[in-house]
Amino acid sequence: MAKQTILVVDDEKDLLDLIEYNLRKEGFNVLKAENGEEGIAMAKEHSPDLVLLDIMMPKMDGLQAVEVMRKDAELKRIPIILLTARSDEKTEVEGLNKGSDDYITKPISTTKLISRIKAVLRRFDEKEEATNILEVHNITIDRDRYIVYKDGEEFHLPRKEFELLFFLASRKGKVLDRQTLLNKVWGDNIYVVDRTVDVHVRKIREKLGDHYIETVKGVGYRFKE
Amino acid sequence: MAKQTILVVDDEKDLLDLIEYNLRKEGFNVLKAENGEEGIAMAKEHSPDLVLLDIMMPKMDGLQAVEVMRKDAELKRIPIILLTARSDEKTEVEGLNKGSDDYITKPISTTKLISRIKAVLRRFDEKEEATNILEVHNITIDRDRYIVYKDGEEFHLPRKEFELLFFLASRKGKVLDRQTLLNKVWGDNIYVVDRTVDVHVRKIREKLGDHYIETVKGVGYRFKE
DNA sequence: CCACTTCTTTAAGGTTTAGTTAAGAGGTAT
DNA sequence: ATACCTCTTAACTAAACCTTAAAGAAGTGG
Repeated sequence: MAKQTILVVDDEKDLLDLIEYNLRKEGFNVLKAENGEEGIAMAKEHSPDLVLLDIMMPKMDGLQAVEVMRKDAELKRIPIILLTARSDEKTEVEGLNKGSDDYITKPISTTKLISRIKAVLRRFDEKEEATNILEVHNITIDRDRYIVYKDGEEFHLPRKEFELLFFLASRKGKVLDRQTLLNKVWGDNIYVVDRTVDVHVRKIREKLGDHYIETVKGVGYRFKE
Repeated sequence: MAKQTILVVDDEKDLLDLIEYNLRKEGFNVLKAENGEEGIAMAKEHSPDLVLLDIMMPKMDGLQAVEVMRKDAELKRIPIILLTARSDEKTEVEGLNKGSDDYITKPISTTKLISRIKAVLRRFDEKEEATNILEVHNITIDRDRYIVYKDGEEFHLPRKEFELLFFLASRKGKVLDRQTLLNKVWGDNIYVVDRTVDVHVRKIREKLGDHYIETVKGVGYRFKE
């Protein structure tokens, strides 16, 4: 894996240097900023893999910065860890609510810092790579959630319908005969009458509308391109 | 990451040396002891990252050693893998009940040993490092204290229920099937019927209300987003 | 345009899956 | 030892889902 970049935002220069030193030793690239505004600007320019953000800073404090980042399309997916001097729960909770992914209380133990960073990155990676989402036409088929989104509305299809739709959509444009669909969606050695596919197609159409799955008479079905 | 230390406790010296050789080759530090008592003493002194413990030993056998370790404040967090000659289920189950994290049946395949060790360490690290407080909807799940807060009220869930809730909540939105839940919450090679998950879900719902965990029929469960 | 085939649609029955309750095995604390 | 907890399993109930059949609609080829 390529080196990951971490942006550290803190107004205490000594601490900044200390963190930088430790992160570099662990094989991260490090970017530094000394207040919220600068941090945001730098984040926009370099798209770091994670932002370490002090709460107490001049210009724009950490909590404000979190808010700004979470509302910015480019930045909202970047994980954030807050650094807080106060071990006061209210702040922590507020930070988590605003959208940070973790918080660490000062004074910072280096090992803890590193391990938290790695934990957040790992979790984030898992999320990214496991993602199983298909966007076609005006619908989104999310296989992690088993939900189909259309015009902001959620559709919860039963499993077979969902998987049939997902399979067709993942091969959009291609005509698939009933036997293939049965093998791929139902499983290889499962015996069901192929008319069953029709019924499921009907139910999908009933819920999402007729214009996604096309019938190719004598052959099978196709997800419209 | 710094080298991790593994304490191997077994009365067969040849096996001890063989395991030591293989673990060192994998980059672990290795400590050796030849019976339960010695093992405990050494664990106290060096705080290893994991203990590999033979069941059949003079002085103090493996199962007793597990018990002792699990009751000792310093030692109880250290993961344990049992080595057993008998492939007899009763012993395995007893070991897991007493608090070991995995067991391996002799004769030992080196690759298997290594991969089990790494699996246990990984699982353990994840637990240690991950964020311990989750804020979702109107509840706070605090894993440091094993308490769920809802509207200022405290709920003390039993361990499995808590871990299950925490795991689901930490991946909110994503549908997790029962097997995944069992692997992640119960452990990789612990065999319980998957209906057990349902009962735990029921208990969580009973305590916190129905609207956090959703059922996706035919697939699994999902923490509502 | 008729006959034939293939799809659509409905509804019913059967199957699968989850919910729920209860009970027993172990463990833990008093 | 007793009483309480927790976890797991089992068994029953309830509900959702899948499959089938069958009748009618829509295409297709002669």
